[in-house]
Amino acid sequence: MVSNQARQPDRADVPEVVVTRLPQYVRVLNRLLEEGIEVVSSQQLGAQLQVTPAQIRKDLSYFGRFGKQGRGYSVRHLHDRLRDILGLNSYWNVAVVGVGRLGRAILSYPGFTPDGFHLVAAFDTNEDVVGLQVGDLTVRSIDELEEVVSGQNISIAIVAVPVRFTQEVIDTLIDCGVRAILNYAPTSPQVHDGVRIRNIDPVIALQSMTYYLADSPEH
Amino acid sequence: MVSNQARQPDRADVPEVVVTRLPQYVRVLNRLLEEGIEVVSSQQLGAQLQVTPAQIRKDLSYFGRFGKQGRGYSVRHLHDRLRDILGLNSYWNVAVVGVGRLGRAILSYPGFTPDGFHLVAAFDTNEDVVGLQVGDLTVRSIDELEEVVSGQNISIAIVAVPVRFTQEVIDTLIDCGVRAILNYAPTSPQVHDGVRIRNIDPVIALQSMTYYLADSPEH
DNA sequence: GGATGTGAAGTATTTCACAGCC
DNA sequence: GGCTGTGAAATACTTCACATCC
Repeated sequence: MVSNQARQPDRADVPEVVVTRLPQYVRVLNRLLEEGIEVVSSQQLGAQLQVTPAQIRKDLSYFGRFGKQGRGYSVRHLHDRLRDILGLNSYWNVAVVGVGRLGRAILSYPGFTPDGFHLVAAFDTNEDVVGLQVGDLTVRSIDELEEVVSGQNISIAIVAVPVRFTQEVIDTLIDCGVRAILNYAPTSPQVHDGVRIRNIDPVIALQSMTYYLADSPEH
Repeated sequence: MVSNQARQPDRADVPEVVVTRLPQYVRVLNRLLEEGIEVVSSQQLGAQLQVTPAQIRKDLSYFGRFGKQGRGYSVRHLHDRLRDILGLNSYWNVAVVGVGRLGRAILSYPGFTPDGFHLVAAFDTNEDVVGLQVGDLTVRSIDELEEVVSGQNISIAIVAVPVRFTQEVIDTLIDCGVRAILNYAPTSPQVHDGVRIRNIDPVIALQSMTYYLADSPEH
């Protein structure tokens, strides 16, 4: 049956760890593209990311057969296919909730747009902030969330509000149909099945490393 | 032999996933402390973090027996013990390398200090930046790295330099004795065994979520 | 000859389930 | 009665190893 065709596996059949590695592969492939390299083996790709070649081949096999035996993978082809699989060839409208110091930094961070993420709306509760112009966006009241999120087909939100409001804000976002959340607040919000959340949490990251330093003499 | 005493397991015997969960437990325990709650069960703790009670008990069992059957865990005691295990009762001196827009945001982020991480030195290569005062630190030339890192017992570094310099900077840091790195550059640097690295990478985080949204009609 | 794709084998991690204790 | 601590069972994930194909 299916031969050289890419599979369209049920999303639930693919382990989530595999999905989290795909963007990394895309990033390396992108660099190889820029360097004009046309073919890459799982061996070479793995060396870039400290991942075994077998793992890369297995990961890719969830989605199809992209390589040529004896040769490797076409950088361009694999890159394009992985971007397709991840949905990175679409534009994604993103809302930012919380326009404090951190929210403003996020709004002016230039790294999201080249990857297809467009920050199209910013919200805050603070009346002093609502109405302000930040970059090319006007900060809106959180009361307008529902209208804007459905009106502009926003399915991703970045949350940068104080911890005590985070759960409430995320609940509201989910009610409004948001299905993916990037949370910058130092807390682990609860989300029901079917909603994805990733926490950006530098303090937690540091705290999980000190364990391995803890036998050092002095810091 | 060992009975109610906390074990001191070989660091290598504890799965790394377990270690990454401990700081989350600490954070919840900290909140419970503030709320004046004195005892907590693995059930309750798990509910806060969407983790099964069995997992929490198993995780803790790598380090000792902290609970009381029929009752649960003393919030204060478990909190203190976990902080000890993670080395969070020490002060940690941290260097920041790269004082561009992002580096400055990190240097002025108030969230590290309360958790025992002290940003004690900032480095950059750019001559226009070296010598500048940022917060209460003077930006130093990267040439002074070795001297300062060993002189001030710095074993943790935060890296926020452009991608093309990241690997080189990290190699230098490791040469100077740094053993834990928090990397904000959008790349996956290579580090040898015995060095810990965590990447803060919001774009990768977003890209691993779009996979699950990709069957939506329109974005 | 060299590299993929993949069942099978091997590890790692999570969950079960229950004896033991408060 | 309720909850911990933990071997054993179940599940998830990674690596092996090789048939297959370019």
